[in-house]
Parts: sequence; C-alpha cells; structure tokens
Amino acid sequence: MPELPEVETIVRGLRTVLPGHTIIAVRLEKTDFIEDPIGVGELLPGQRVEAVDRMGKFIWLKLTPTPGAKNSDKHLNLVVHLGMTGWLGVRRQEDPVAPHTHAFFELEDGRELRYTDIRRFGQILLVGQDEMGRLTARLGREPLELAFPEFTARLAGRHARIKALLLNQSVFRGIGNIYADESLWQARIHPARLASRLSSADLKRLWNAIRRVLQQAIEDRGSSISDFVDAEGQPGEYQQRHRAYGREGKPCFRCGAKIRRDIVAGRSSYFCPRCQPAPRKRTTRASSRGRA
DNA sequence: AGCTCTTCCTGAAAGC
DNA sequence: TGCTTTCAGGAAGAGC
Repeated sequence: MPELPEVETIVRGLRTVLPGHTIIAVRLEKTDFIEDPIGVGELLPGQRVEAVDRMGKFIWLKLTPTPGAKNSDKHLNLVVHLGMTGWLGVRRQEDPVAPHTHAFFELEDGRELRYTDIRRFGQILLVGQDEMGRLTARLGREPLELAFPEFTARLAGRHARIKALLLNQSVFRGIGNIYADESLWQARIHPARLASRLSSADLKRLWNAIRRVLQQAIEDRGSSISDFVDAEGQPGEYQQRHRAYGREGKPCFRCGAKIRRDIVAGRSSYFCPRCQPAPRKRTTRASSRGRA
C-alpha cells in the first residue's frame, strides 16, 4: 500500500519524464473516485506539467496553462492520492493497458499519463491555486522535515494511542500502517501506548526510528507487498527489511520472541511482545470503575 | 478529544 | 472441486 516512501518513489519517477509536457486530451473510465470528473475532462487539455511534488501521500502535479487551455489565466493542480492500490505512470499510447486503468491523460508527444487503481480507494482532485492552502492545512508536518522538538510538541499531551497518532495525517503526513509498525518496532514502543505517557527517551528513539525507516525505505524504492510498483513498473525492496509488519508468529529479529498481531487503532498492528512491552493497564471503563 | 464502527472496493485466501 | 465468506486497508463520517 502506498505510503510516503512509495509515493516518493512514484514522484521521483514521474519527475524524470513528465515536466514540460502538455496534456492534450483526457479519457476517463470509472470516475467515482474523481472529485470533479467533468472539470478534469474540460480543464486539463492544454495544461502543461510544470513540476511534480509530494505532500504526504499525495502526488502533486503543478500545471501551467498553454495558449490552447480553457481558463488560461488560472493555475491548476492535479492532486492524486493512490489509496490502497493506486498507480500513476507514463506509458506510450500503444503500450498494453493494465486492468482497472480508469484515467488516461494524453500528452503531446504520443505518451499518456495513466491512473490505475483496483479498489478505487484513491482520489483525483483538481485544485485551484487558492484552494491548495486549504488542502495543505488539513495535513500535518512532513516527518522527514521535522526537528525533534517539533515532533515532541505534536505529541505532547495527546491521550491517543501512539499508533493512532502516527497514522493520523493531520499530525504527521505520509506515515501508514507499515511504516508506523516498523518505526515502533525499531523504537521498542508498543503501538497501544498513550502518547502522553511516552518518556523523552521513548520519543527520541521514535523520532530517530521514523527517520531511519523512511529514509531507508525511500532508498529501497518502497515496499512491495501485494502489488506496488514504481512509475516504471519495478517493485521496491524495503519489504525485505520488514521487522514487524506481516511477520505474525515469526521470531523477532532482536529477541526471538514471536511477533504478535493485535488490532490497535482499528488496524492490524504487528509488534514484538517482549521488546515492545504493553502499557501497564488497559484504560477500560471496567478497570477504572473497579478502582473507584 | 478520541474512541469504535461503518462505508467505499476488489481479489486473495480461508472455510465449508 | 467449487462456491461462499472473510479479510485487508486509507480516509471520512456517524455516533458515543
């Protein structure tokens, strides 16, 4: 599933082949995951891709109108979220079309940008320059651009489970289930611990772990679990370094105990029950009533 | 504020 | 063997 490293890998691939090229036509198949399919079809032809960037798990294509574009005074942005199974890449028009390809953006040179998404949990948004601020305001900080004091400040006083906060895109942007679990394993922190109960040593280990994990995963071009491939169609390598995610029942690389899987924050969470000790008391109503 | 539950969707895997 | 059920999960929204 595409998280920050996978999206970064896609973005780096697109950045080498897309800027400077102009969309001349749009073809859409299923459109239920596209915010404004009519607008996409009408406004994108004539738009040139100026730059490709990433915001958390969003791919951000900055567009510039060419003389043939409608609304040629307006700067548009094509923002794409890959959801669970999304893929965005450039192919020649004569190349075979992968199943579940729902959007085709024809370029002036005979190639086309294609969006493929089996489950259609992704999103395609057409965003005007003025609305980009509102989109970014919903998102937290980039975890790799975050100094330790800011990291601590974002978690201070939060009574939610650390796993829930790592997954919450308005706290940090780009971390998903895999990299949350891998970071917590590295930092030896149980996913169900409350953020407010973490010591500064815990937080320091977690901050370091998130940075190490994400940087290594970007270097390895992401994790390919079921079907992730980069913009060129190549799988990533980071799944070979997974220490917790998907390893239920297998020995912990650190201590040999069996990795466990529990539901924390509504998500499968893999952790070592020995290296990542559980919080002392469940904060259930029953236990607090029993003590009162 | 933050928790759980539900919804969206498909295909793989497990169950019968 | 073949059909049915379950599960996975990012994000948003409802309800508590």
